[in-house]
Amino acid sequence: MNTKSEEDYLKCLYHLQEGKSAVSTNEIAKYLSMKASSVSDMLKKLADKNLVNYLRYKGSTLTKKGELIALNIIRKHRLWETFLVEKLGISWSKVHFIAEQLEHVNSEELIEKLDYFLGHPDIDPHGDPIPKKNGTIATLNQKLLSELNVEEKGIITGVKKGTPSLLNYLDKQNIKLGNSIHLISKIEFDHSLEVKINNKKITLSEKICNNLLIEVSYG
Amino acid sequence: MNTKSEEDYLKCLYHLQEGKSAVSTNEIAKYLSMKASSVSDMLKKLADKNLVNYLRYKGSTLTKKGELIALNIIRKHRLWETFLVEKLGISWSKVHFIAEQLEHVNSEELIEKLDYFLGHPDIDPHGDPIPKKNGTIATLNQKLLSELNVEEKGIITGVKKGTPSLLNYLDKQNIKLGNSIHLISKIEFDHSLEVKINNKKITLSEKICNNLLIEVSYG
DNA sequence: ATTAATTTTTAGACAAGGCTAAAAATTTTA
DNA sequence: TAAAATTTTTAGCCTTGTCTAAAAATTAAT
Repeated sequence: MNTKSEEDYLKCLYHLQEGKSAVSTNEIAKYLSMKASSVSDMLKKLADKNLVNYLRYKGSTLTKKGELIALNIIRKHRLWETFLVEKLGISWSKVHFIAEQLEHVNSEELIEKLDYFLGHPDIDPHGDPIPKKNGTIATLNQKLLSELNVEEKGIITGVKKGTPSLLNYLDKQNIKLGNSIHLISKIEFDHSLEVKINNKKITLSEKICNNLLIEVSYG
Repeated sequence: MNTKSEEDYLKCLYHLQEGKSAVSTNEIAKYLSMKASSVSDMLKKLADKNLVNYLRYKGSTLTKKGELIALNIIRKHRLWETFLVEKLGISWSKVHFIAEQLEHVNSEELIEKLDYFLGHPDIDPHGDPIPKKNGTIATLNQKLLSELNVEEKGIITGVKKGTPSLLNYLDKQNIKLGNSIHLISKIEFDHSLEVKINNKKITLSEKICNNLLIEVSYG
């Protein structure tokens, strides 16, 4: 088994390496709120364990083995978030912090039974796909709201980052995943957007639009 | 907040101090599979935090503050065990190990919502009372089966220690908490007991009888 | 293409929480 | 009640995972 700390690094690497060919030590340090020197040490350790490809001064990536572990932690995190929202009724703005702790609990039976109890969910409360036991993970077809063209329509299917203040704002506006959205016009001055959500007109700031993920409806 | 390690000591002290006026360093060491020297160190630390009354060479007890923390951890442990058995269908012989991890997850809202979700249970799957949020805990009126007199009747309400092999044996014999029991006779030679459980006759070894808790039916 | 700035690594320190070995206190035994 | 045995504590060491400061490598700028 790996320590909580090692698991945090692997998960971090998974999130940061998406798209990129390598992740810099500094990026990891920033993401985990640690010093680059600490990160450097840990990367060496993870490389020794064959979980990370680490080239001095050149950045790191997960090995296949490391990626599978990372995906398993993400699976646990997202299943727990689903449980906390769906079964316990905890706000989607608060579950991340709790799931950060629960994801390190080590019991395969627990996770498989939890998955069954939840009905094998594909998507967590923030719209992120839940990796399967074997490490496969769905890729969703979604765009940032800010990248939509005027008159395009779609469904709100996720948030880019589940910052509590964003989620609380969406709650207050009664905006939920699954709601339909229709881009009416772009305001040039401040890059805010006029949209219709569930047929109700509303203006969303640039920052909001940069964090809402939309599945565009074609045809 | 306290560390996982500190929490383990407090919980251990709670379990060991029952009845006694003080708990020796060695007892704690044995219970936690550690060396007495390590325990000595930690007791000093917990005494500094005002969680433990510690007198050099004279043993330790929990302070009121320490006891409340211990009870809270036990509350979490037993609520989680209830969840694992009742909702996820995990065997009562396996939940202790998992709950040992879950009990250290820190979120008051999580525990209160879990308690609500479970219907505010009073008793965990092994028959132990679940402390309330304020630290109160029920005292149950139960005796060891081995202490019953011939012809006494009652209900099986708990196990003294949830050792997996005991629990698996009970499963195999289809003996469950809540079953009625009637002591038919005592076998002098090996101290085993002939009993009727749910009106079916069965012989239970001395060791089993020393671990089954019975609520005796009077009148 | 050097120099300057930045990033990364190395070296050494520290706290937590274990351990072993030795010293001190207590308890048991004769 | 004095010696022996046991328990407990102290002292010092180790590992994990963090940090700071300094050195080394890379990248950017003039």
